[in-house]
Amino acid sequence: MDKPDTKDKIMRAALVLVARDGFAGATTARIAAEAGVAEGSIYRHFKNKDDLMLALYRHIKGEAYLAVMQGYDDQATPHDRFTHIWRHIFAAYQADPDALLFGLRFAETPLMEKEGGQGHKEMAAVLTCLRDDGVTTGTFKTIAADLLISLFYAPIVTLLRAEIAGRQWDEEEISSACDASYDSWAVPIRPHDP
Amino acid sequence: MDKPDTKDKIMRAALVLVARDGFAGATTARIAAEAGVAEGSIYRHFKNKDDLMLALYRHIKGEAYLAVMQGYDDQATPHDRFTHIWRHIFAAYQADPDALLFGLRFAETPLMEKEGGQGHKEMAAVLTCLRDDGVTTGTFKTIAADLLISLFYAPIVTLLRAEIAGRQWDEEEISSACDASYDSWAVPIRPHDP
DNA sequence: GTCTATATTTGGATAGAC
DNA sequence: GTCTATCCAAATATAGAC
Repeated sequence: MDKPDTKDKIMRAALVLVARDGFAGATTARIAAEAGVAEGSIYRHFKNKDDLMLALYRHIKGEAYLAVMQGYDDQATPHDRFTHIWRHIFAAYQADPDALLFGLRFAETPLMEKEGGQGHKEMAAVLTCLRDDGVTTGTFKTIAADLLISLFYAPIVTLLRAEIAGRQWDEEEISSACDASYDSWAVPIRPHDP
Repeated sequence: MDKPDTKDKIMRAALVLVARDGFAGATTARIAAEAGVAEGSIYRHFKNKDDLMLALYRHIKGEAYLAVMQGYDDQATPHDRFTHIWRHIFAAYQADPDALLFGLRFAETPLMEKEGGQGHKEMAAVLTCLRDDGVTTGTFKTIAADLLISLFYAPIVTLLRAEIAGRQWDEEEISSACDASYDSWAVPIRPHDP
């Protein structure tokens, strides 16, 4: 990342423009201008525009996955694993909000179907494994994994979108959001001896 | 809706195309073809394409709000109110999945900022009011309303997206999803007398 | 109000010099 | 590998007849 080559510059430019102005705003002309390269150069590194966007999406998902796996202990308790992943995803996208916005916008594009869920797979596998372990130990509800995953991401996306819009969150609010997400997964604790 | 006039036909065509192929796929030419009218007719009813999309978004949000308020009792318990709204939103978008997809895609568009949150306001107000009441009675956690709202919508969107993709949900799964969402709002019940 | 035809602009992509 | 120049297709929007 110290010496971004042309390919890196093009990808970052596309990322920034999509995050700022949506897919409609990310024309090849503007991408080239933002990257400081010629429009034709895009096609030396990518087959076409779709290819660029697809590569970018997969790159982002790969980066997020790496960030999340930093120091992850798959032998820890479900609660600790949940918190670890939640916090690390939050931190990763907080450090690069444009990547979050790109991912959200990309997902509403026809390209998403073409993508086939490749980028999503690694992260989904980790979360699904966590869910399964938690279900086995009676910690988590027996609910479809994709449903729980959406309850996992929802507050992360909302917190960071608000932050992008200028709002500030203190540590306690972030912690509460993580807990609320956890509570949606956890088997409710009921008074067992009335 | 029995005799859809040209304006209705144009709006429905735009809705269907955006839901099917995203915003990039909804060109004025294709909208006109889908609606069975001439391209020029679009501009007799809308100032321009953005105006059409904006009107469509607000229309959809208004319809959803009306559907949700059917039989809503704002004196019921927080739990019952929560369930009522959740079920009604779910049913409304289940009956018109294209409207759901349109809304999600529109939200990732620069038009969303231009919209100013007008369409969202009514529904957000109802949910925020519910949250506030629940906080007062000690039923709900003291967490920012927008965060809870995202935990509210997350499973609805995920369930229906999967359904659009061909998956079937039985009543118990839907009920569990609603409960999981509720648990993310509710103050956890702890054994108070060990 | 609706159509047909068209003006105008812009987008994605390529050719070929350096 | 990068740039300049350019082609072609498609998209928004308008003009004007009916």
